[in-house]
Amino acid sequence: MKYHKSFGMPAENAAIDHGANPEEWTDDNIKTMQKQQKAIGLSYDWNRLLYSHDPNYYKWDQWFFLKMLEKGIAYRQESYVNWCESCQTVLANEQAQGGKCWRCNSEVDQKFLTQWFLRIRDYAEELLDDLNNLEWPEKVKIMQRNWIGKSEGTIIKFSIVGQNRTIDIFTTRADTVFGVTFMVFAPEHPWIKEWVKGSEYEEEFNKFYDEIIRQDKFHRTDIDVEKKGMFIGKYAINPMTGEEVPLYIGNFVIYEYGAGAVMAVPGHDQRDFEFAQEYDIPIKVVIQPPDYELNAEKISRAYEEDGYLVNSGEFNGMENRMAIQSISERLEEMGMGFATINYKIRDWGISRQRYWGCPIPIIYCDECGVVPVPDEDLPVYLPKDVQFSGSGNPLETSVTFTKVKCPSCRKDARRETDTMDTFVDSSWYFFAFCDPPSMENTIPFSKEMVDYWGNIDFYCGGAEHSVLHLIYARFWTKVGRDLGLHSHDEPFQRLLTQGMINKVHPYCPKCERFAMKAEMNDKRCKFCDTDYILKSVKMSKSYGNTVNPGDIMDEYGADIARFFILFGASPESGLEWSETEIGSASNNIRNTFQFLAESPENRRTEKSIRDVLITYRLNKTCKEVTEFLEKLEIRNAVNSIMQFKKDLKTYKEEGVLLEIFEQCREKFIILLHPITPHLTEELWELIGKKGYLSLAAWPKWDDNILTDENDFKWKLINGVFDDIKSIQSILNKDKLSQITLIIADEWKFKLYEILMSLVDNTHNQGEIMNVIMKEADLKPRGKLISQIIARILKNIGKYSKVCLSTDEEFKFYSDIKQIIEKKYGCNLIISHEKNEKGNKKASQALPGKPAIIIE
RNA sequence: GCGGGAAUUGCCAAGUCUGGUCAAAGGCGCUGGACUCAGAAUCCAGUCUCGCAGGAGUUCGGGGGUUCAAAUCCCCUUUCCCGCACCA
Repeated sequence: MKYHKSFGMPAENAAIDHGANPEEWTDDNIKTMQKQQKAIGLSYDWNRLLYSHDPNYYKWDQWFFLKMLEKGIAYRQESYVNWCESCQTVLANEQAQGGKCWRCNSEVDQKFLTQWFLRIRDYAEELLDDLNNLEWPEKVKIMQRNWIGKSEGTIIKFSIVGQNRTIDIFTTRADTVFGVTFMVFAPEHPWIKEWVKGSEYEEEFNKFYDEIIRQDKFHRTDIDVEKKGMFIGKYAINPMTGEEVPLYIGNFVIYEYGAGAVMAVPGHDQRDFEFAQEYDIPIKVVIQPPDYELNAEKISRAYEEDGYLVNSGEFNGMENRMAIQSISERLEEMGMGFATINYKIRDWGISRQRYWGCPIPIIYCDECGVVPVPDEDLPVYLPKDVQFSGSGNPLETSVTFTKVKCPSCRKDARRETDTMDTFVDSSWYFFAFCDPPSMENTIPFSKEMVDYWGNIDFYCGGAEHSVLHLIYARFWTKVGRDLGLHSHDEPFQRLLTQGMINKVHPYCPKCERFAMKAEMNDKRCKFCDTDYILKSVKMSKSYGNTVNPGDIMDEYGADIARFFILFGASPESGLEWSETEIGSASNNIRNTFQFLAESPENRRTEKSIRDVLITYRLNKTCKEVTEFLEKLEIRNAVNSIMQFKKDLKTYKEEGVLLEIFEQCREKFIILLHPITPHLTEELWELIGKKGYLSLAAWPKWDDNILTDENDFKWKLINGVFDDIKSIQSILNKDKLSQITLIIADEWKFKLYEILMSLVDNTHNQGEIMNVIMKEADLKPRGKLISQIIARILKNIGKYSKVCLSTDEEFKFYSDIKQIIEKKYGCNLIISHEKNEKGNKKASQALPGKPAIIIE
C-alpha cells in the first residue's frame, strides 16, 4: 500500500513558474517516483494506491469536514492569523513555529482574516493524557506536551471602571492577586481601540499599535526585544481588594493566549517588575520569604519564590501555594473567578488560499449565509479552468467553480475558494489503507476493517513532524472515533523518528549560512565575498544538495544504493551522503558477488574442526542477523553479515568441505537478500536453485551448535592466529620455518578450573590462594600459581569461563595443524609442556593459550 | 530561562540501554605489498605509543566517584547542536 500526499504547493508553484498543469505535473512526478521505488525494490502493494488529489479520496476530506461542522468541531472565525507572503497563504500555528513558514522558511506576518478552524483545543487534555500510552521517542512526546502547553491556574475577573464588563484574565499565581498594581493588554485587543478612540491617548496608541503590529508577534515577543507599553487611560478593579489599577498595553502580551491581557504583580514577577520600574508603577509585596523580610521600597528584583502571604486580607499568613486554592475558592464564591486549566495550543486553522488542495465544501449565500454543501453533492471537484497568475488564489478565477446556486434557496451564491491544509489529507490515510475509500460508500472506511487492522503498530517518520502531522493525525483519530468510525484512540502505537540525510554543501562561515540552490556552484558568498567552506547539512530542495535516486541507481545500481543506505544509516541518526563511501560500498558488493559466485577451488574430503567452526559461525550469524533485523538495527545486521563474509572467505581459501560451503553460501545469500534483493536473486539462480529466492524460507539456526565450547574453540583458533601474527611482526620475520605450540600442563587446567569456579564469589587473591593451596598437587607450585592468578585476576573478564582439557586442546591443534602449516608455509610442532622442560617459553602456556615458539 | 541531544583513536562514524570478549566495527585518508611498462581500477596487509616473543603504557571532551573491572554506571563541569520561550 502506498499513499501519495499529492496535493500541495510544489505542483502549484510549477504551474505558476512554467505553466505546468498541476494535475499532469503531479501525475508525472508520481510516475517517476514509482518507477524509482520499483527499481530500488521497495515492496509496496502497488494495487492499493491512494492519492490525495483523487476526487475519490478528497471527497472524504470534505465529508469529514461536514461532519465536524455538524458537531461544532469545525467553525469559522475572524482573527489574526499567520500569513506567509511568499506562499501567499495562511498557516496554522504549528506551521509557523518560531515565526518562520514551515515550507519556505520565510518570515510569517499577521493578518486579520476570516478562516475555518478545527477545535483541536477541545481534545487538548486527551492529546496530552494519551501520550503516556504511546511508545514514542521521549523527545517527540515532550515537544507535543510543550506545544499543548497545559497550565493550571485561575480565571480572575477584573471589572473595568466605568464599563459594564470584566476582563477575565488567566493566572497561575492567584496567590499574588493582592499584589496587582496594573494590568497589561495585548495591543490588538479589540477593546483598546474602542477605549482610546477620541481620547488623549488615541494618537500615541495608534503610533504604538502600528509599530507593534508591523513587527510580527514572533519578533515582538522575542525575549531580547525591549518590553514596551503605554497607559491607555483606563482602570480596572481588583476583585479582592476593590482597588483601581491602571491599564496598560504591552508588546509582550499575546492576544491569543489566555484573555489577551494579564494582571501584573511587579513584586513577584520579574517581567512585571521591570515594566513597573520603567513606567513608575508602585510595587506591592504580598509574599514574604520565610527567612527574611522584603521591603517594597528597596527590592531590586521581584521575589518569585515561595513564602507566606502578607497584605492579603483574610489570607495573611497562609503559605502561598495553599493560598492559590483558597483564593480561587473565594473568587468563585464571589462570582469573580474560578480555578481552571489553560492550554497554549490553538485551534487548527485549515483554510489555505491556494488552488492545489481539497476544496472546502461551503457555499456563501446572501440569503442563507454559510451553507454546507449537501452530502449528495460531494465531492466538490477542483475545477480545471483556472488562471495561474502568481498572485491571489487561482480558484477565484474559475467562474464555473465560484458561481453556484445556494443549496437551500436556489438563489445565486458563491463557493468558498479556500482549500484545506494538506495536513488534512494525511490525517486519515492510514485508516483508508484498511479499506480504501470509495465514491459509492456512505462512510470513508469500514469500522470493522479499521478496528481489525488498526491502529498502526509501527510508524516511521521525521521528527520535524512532531507538532505537525503527528499531532493532527492524533486529533483526527480521536474525532473519527467520536464520530463512530472506528474504536482507536491513537493512530500510531510505536513511532520511530528517522534521521535526516546530510550532504556537504557550500557554507559561508561569516554569514553563517549555506548557499542556496542558485548559488551552490559559486566559490564565494554573494553577501560578504567570503570563500565558501564545505559543511554537512541536511539535504533539502532549497539548498539544492539533493541527490537524485535515479542517478545513483543508474551509476551504481539499485542494490548498491540500498546497501549503502542501509549500512551507512542507523534509522534514527540518518546518513552522511558521500560519493567516496558509496564507491566503497560498490566495491564491497561487487566483491561479495564475485566471492559467492565462484565455486571454491580448494576442496577437501575429510571433515575437520574448521567445518564445525564455520557451521558454528553460520548459525551464530543467522541468529544475530535475525535478531538485529527484528530490532530494526539494520546496520548491525549488515555488519554481522559482512563479518561472516570475511570468515567464510577465509574458510574458502583454506579449503572447504563442499557440502558445508554450499550450506553456508546458501544461507548467506538468503541473509543478504533483504539488503540486496536483485543481486542475491541472481546468485540464487547461479547456484542452481529453483524458484524465487524472495519466496525461500528464512534460515533457522540450531542452538545446539551455539555452545560455549564452540565459541571457545572459535576464539582459540583466532587467538592463535593473532598471536602468531603479532609475534611475527615484532620479530620482523617474513618467512617462518617452524612453529611450535606447547600445550599447558594438566595441573594448569585444574588450577584454571578451580579458579574460575571461585571468581564468581570473590576476587580476593588471598582467599583464592587459600582454597587452591589445599590441593596437594598444586601446593608445591605456590609461587608460580600466585603469579598466574594475579595475571588472570587483573582482567578476569577477558578469560573464558570454560576451557578444554590438555588432551582436547592437543587434539584441537592437531586438527588445525594442516591449516596452520599451509597458512604460514612452514612446519608445525605441537607439544606438551611436560615434554619441554628445558624450554623457557614453555612455562608461559596456559589453558586456551599455548606457548608459541616461531623460528 | 526551560527542555532534549551530542562530544570516541587523522577525518566520518559504530559501541553506551544490558560494565569484562574494546586499543575500540565499518568507511575515508595514509603506508607497504600484489597485479601492471606506467597510471587508474582491483586485491592483500598495516595504521595510539613503545617493545627483536605474544607484552607494557596512554586513550573515548574535562574532573571526581562506584567496581576486581568503566567509552559504557553515578555526580560535577566545559563546549556544541536542536526544540520551546516575556505563557501570564
